[in-house]
Amino acid sequence: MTDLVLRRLNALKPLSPAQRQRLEALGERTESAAPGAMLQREGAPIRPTFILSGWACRQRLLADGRRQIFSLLIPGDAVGFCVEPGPLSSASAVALTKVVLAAVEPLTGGLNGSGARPGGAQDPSTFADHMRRSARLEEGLLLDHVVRLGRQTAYERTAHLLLELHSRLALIGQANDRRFIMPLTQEVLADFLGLSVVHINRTLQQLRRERLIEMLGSQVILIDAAQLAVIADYQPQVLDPTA
Amino acid sequence: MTDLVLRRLNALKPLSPAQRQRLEALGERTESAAPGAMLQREGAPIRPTFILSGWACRQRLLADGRRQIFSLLIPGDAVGFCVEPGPLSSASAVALTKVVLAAVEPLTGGLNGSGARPGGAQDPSTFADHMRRSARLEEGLLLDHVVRLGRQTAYERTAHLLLELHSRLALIGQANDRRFIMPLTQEVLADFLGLSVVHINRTLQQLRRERLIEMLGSQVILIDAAQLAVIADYQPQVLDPTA
DNA sequence: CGACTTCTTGAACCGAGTCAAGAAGGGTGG
DNA sequence: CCACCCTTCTTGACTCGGTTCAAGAAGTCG
Repeated sequence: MTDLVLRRLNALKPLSPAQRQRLEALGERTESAAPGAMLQREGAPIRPTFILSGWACRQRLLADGRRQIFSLLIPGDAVGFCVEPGPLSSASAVALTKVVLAAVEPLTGGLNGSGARPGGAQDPSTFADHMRRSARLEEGLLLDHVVRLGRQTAYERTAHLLLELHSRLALIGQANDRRFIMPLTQEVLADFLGLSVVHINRTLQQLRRERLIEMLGSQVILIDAAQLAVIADYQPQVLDPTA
Repeated sequence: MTDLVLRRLNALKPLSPAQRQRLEALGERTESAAPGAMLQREGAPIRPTFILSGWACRQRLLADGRRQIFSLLIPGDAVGFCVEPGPLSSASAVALTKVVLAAVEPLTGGLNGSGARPGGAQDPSTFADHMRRSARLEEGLLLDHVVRLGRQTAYERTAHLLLELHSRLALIGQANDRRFIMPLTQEVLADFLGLSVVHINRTLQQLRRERLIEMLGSQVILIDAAQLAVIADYQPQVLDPTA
């Protein structure tokens, strides 16, 4: 059950065997949440957890009920866990499917969860370093999101999102070459992409009609990823800019 | 010339007299940039600087030339300077007016610019701590921006931005009760708010027509800030959530 | 006084939202 | 296993917020 977290962290930066072994401790304290459950409330103190399975999101509601989703969270992603707690990591988080979470406390001792920074001349091979990379990745995704929302059309946004999800799922071994499972309703996609449900529906249809994607239930197949990347002006996140 | 930086940092967290004195060193190495000059290129190594005067922005361009601005930077803001370098702090930055920058190197020694973190039981009263607060503030503004772009109308977005700028400028003593200077063209506003220039123009007119704001040249007067806050669902950034 | 940038205005167009209703899924309990 | 209910998806018709195109007015600067 902890594989996905391992894969995710390992992809950001190789884990030492000792670290791998310690991460097994994540299996020790899990809890699950039903779809719609609030995993974290904005403003409340954060509780370090990883998603072992299921999808969630970070979001904010406007006074009149409009919702904007900031990030989609998939297995291996951290909720409310970060080296530098900030507004993003402490935004409201909600389960989108059934979610299984692992509490991180069992780790923070041995793995140096909130340990010292590599500012001076320390060994950067700590768990904290992995979490920093993870936070950087999420910040990069947030910038992409701003561009999508501000300057791309519905068609471009949707293509961009599908490519992003594909590459993130590939990182945790949950995407085959062209195929992946996206357990999201069109309402969630709408609230993420800043569109109406009806329009998301029509946009997905257009992508299907043009044989760029195929959808069977919650399975998505990217038929022509290269063309989608052109449409969306998609630049995969550069992992490890600082190596 | 360094007052604004002092005010800014002090607003986030009171500075000790020793820190204040050291910050005077910022005046030692300044440089200026003309409007349109690139202060930082995405991907290039970052150079720690503060804005002493003038406005700038962080932005990204799409392949076809569309531009999305992530953040507007005002005096006292850091460019390419952060405790945790991340995608935002290393995005492209461009001067919007004539800008005077202060290089930060003269400080980093004494003020502990890249110093240790308060993970353990260290004294958090370092310069690095101020920079962390600054980064948190900017991250919060970025989340507000996502909501604006994703779920608010042009009218709401514009009202929201004006309130945000007013409160940020107030922090550095550059806004009187209702008045402030906004040296931005409508094109910049458009690229920030994800709208066309023509529509920004009409939206500002509407706000003026409804006597919510007044504009004389680059001076903005918020006639009815309370009403603007209702329209924009504006929640001022909470400074120091962690105290 | 030009020459350029920025602002303003009108008219036509179109991407996306809204409203409404029906079809298709997906669980649940009898 | 089927009947039912509720959520999700789909479709059509209409509306509207926002864009585009184009041209003129107002600033701004050398």
